[in-house]
Amino acid sequence: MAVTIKDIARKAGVSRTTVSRVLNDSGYVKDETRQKVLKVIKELNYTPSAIARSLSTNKTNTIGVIVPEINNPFFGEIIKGVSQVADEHDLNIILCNTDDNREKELKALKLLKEQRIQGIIITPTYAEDQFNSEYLSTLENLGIPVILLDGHVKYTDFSGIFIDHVKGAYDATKALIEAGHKKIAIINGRKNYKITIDRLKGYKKALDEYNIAIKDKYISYGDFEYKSAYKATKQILKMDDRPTAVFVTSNMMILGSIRAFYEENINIPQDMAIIGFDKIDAINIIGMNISFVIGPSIEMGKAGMKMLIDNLDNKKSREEIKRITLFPELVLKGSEKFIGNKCE
Amino acid sequence: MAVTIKDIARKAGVSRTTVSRVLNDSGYVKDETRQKVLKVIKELNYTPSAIARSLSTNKTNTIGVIVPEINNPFFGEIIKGVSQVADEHDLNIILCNTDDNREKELKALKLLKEQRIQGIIITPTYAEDQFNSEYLSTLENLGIPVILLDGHVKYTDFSGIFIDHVKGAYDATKALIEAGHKKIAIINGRKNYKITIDRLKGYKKALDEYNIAIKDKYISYGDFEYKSAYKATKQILKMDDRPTAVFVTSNMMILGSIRAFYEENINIPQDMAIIGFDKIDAINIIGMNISFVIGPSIEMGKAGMKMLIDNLDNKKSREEIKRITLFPELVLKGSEKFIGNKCE
DNA sequence: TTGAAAGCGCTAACAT
DNA sequence: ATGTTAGCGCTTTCAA
Repeated sequence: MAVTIKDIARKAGVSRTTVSRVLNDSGYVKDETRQKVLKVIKELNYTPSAIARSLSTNKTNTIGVIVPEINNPFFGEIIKGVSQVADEHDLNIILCNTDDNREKELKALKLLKEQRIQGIIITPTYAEDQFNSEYLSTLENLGIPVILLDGHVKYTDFSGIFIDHVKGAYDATKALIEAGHKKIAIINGRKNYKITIDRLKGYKKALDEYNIAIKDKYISYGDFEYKSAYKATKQILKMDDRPTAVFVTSNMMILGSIRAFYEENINIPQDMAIIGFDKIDAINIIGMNISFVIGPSIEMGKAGMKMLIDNLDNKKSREEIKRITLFPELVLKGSEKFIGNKCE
Repeated sequence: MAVTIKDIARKAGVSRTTVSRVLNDSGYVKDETRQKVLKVIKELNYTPSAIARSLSTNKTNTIGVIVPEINNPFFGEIIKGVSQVADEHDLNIILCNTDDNREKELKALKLLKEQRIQGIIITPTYAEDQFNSEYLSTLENLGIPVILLDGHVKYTDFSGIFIDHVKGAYDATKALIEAGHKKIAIINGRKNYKITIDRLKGYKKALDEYNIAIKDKYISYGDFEYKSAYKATKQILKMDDRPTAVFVTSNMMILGSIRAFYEENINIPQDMAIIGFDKIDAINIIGMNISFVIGPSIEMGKAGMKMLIDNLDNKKSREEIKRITLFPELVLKGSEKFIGNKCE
């Protein structure tokens, strides 16, 4: 392949500098010359090399995006948001999927650094509840802006977009209470994760506000996968003092709960009310009308990319750490309702 | 930032060539020297510039991936497959999401070309049923291997991984017939798309084989979105000679059908059997037990990436067009069953 | 308004 | 086993 700026220059009878000028609309160049050059560019089907340009300008216009699970629509939507904003600014995205694996995350970081990306957006893996030190130092040594998306990282100081999980859980629990429930169970995520802790906090806060006693037996934990919630739900259904409502804190887990209900012929909300955290479109499309607290995934992607671009522009203020908190949206479809008089 | 090979060379008291040699494990270098160099690299936290290397070697080790809808898990899984194989070969992925928009696709192609990617994997947009000429020529002029994934492109000659939609539809229809159905409706995709035509072909083939008359009124079309299937399903339910089974040809559309059933209190499979094309995990997780013909998305991604790597390696045979056809898998869960004696 | 020349960070003959 | 040199394709002073 390889038609270069040199070929254009020769054929147009000008210098490489001039060609570069018309390419970048910089400096003066007679209109006549410009036309001549443009014509040759067309003829030779020339596309400038971003590689050479990057080397020369020390700018790649490329950012790295690291996600743990590209096939989960939640991350798909984050990327969608990121790429929308990136598009508007002609930024390239190098994507790394880590399968929730710390090794791969480290490797991705190394690859991205070699590529001299200008910034990085990362949704930290759920595999551990806090960054380990190697990972942390790698991230810091990158020497470029890092934006965390929904990172449950409390010990570090990166900029990022965060979701208020306390508020989300509070809203959900409150909705249940206001629908008339007093016996409300929560099926939460992995025990020592920040999001898990936050959500429990929100749950408790709502109960407290309404002077409803918090019962430990109504609090259970899963691992974000549907099977764990399935089991937890089965347990809940066996309880003597059975709850009338369940708050399930992840999109995969709510599927497990619904399955358990299904198997036990429990109707929603006639026999049991439910609210989930992070939606699953499919189940509402088929008409199940499940209520959700929805983490704003596309918005988070957009906001993250915008923040990164800001950081890129004002290099001086790079030390300054910015954090934006987004609030989940409560979407009530009816599954939260209290029908009353259930089980004893 | 910017610690370069020069800095390493100076500090280690060797030439840049030597540093380059230890970096790439090429040529001879005394172990003692190697250690010295490696030590300095560590000390200075040096990461080589892929940009400079690319310019020098004329190889970027980067490929482009273009998808129409990153937030659809089907494409998410394709990317997952692609990136697994890419990882193994230390290839970077520049991702472009086009929102099913031809303009964006063209722009993405331009950006990728500037980045001097070495190959491209593309799942052509569904927005039109065939490539337009500008797009086609852009693709051909890229001068690099292009791999089509599930492209319903009949007029062109790119390599690619294809799914046998005829076979998939045939299998689904046959399963319905063998379960005992004779009145089988199909809710198909957009009318003049290749996948739509292929799937209709498979549907008819199965009916023919079992000497079941093909009724036009049992054949309807949608637009791949759930609403269109919802409407089509409602129509079907109103028919005098109502079918006992429906084959719905896209993952979004089957959700619309299920909703329609739900609203009309139609139970699956007691009142109506159903098989879908391309799965939706969620609805089976909750326990609905819907049967699907599943397009192998992750596999397709892997196969596509492997094919691309092959093309990259044997440049000579680049003209040679390779096509691999993958077969959808029929997964029967019970929704295809014939319960008999339904409606008149 | 244009061009010459140096340089971005690396690799790859070719010498030694 | 190591170093010298040129060059990859572009931008960017500086001069003309």
